[in-house]
Amino acid sequence: MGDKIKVRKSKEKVIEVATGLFHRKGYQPTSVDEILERSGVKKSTFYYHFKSKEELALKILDMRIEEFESDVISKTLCETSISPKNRLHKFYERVKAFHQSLKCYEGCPFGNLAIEMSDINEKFRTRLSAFFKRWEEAIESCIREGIENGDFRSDINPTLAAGLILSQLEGAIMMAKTYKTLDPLANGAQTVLKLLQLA
Amino acid sequence: MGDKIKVRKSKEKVIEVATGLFHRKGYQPTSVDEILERSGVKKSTFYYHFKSKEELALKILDMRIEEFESDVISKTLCETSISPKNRLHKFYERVKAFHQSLKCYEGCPFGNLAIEMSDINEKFRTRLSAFFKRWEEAIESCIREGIENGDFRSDINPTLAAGLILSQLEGAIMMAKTYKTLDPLANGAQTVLKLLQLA
DNA sequence: CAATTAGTACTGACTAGTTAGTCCTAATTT
DNA sequence: AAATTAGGACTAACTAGTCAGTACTAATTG
Repeated sequence: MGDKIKVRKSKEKVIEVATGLFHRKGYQPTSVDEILERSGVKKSTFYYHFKSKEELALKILDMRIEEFESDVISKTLCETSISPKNRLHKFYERVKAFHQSLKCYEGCPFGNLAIEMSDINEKFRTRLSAFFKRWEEAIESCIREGIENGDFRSDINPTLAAGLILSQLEGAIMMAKTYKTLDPLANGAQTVLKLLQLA
Repeated sequence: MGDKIKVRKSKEKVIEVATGLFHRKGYQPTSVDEILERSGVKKSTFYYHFKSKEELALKILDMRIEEFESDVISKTLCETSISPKNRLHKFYERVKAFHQSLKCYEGCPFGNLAIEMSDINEKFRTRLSAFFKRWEEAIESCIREGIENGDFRSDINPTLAAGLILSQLEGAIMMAKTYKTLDPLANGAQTVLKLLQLA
């Protein structure tokens, strides 16, 4: 007795396991069979909960986006109780800590998916595109406020700078994954922060 | 008659077709069968020339790296007959033209592969890592020279700036592919060029 | 109160197609 | 003679997805 306690836990277990696999291996190279094997869930149960592998991945993407926006963006870039400069700094620290905990493996779950899926699946692309846009806007607001309160140079364009910062961050995560060192991320954060401020 | 002119062309044809497919779909999602079908080459002929799909992909990667270094990096960033500032400008123009011709599809063949393969295949990772390093060094030399001749601000660190520029470029290509617009690339180039120069 | 129905969660067996790669012989080209 | 290509049969593992049916619980009905 005791080995039938998996009642009403299959769906959560599948989501948990698939979240890790999609991040590690990507969407396409992750097979439903591997998700099933690692989660101990039967195929028939999987297809009872999800109508397809795509539906599962889109649900997981939505969950990760929501989590990132409420746990990271809201608590750093949008945390108006601290100064814009410190908000941006805190944001970089959070991202660095995340990739340090991953030992520079896996990379950005959103960037990975954007590269893998943007050309071949419009559902993934529109979600990622809208999310990146909101992310840029959060950075932009932070910069705009930092210019107003004197944290940042007044001769920079907040919109352009925000776009540059997000691009640079995603590229740095890509480089960190390739070089297997956090340096691109740390150096990028340092350089961006310096460039935003007065000489 | 006339449709048997594929003599001694199988290898080149496979490389040509696979180069496109690996760029468009990635390494793993591209099947040997699809390469064969599109190139009109038989499986036995394929395995006569290449011992595996991996060997083919590594060969193609080496070719693309060599081509990029001699056709793009050498002729822009390292073209010492023009000024550092104009070299960097020309480099950005080449990259923008490339992705414009692709209508913001496909992305960077190197960045795509770096994200897909760095964690799972050390042969791909070491090649990409060494290539990115050389690319950064080319940018760094260009900046260093630009500081010396007065093109760029003297208070920037060429090493850090080069790392930032490559990261930003790769991230901007990712964003361009996701948003399906060249703006991230164009804005990034403009902003970087401005930041490098005196106010 | 007993019988029925409906909804949720789950199972095992199955399909039809794809995957990379092998093996062999015969023909053709250089 | 050596290199290259054609043609095809084949393997073993893997791919996403289907299907009929079981077990249990809660609400509904006669």
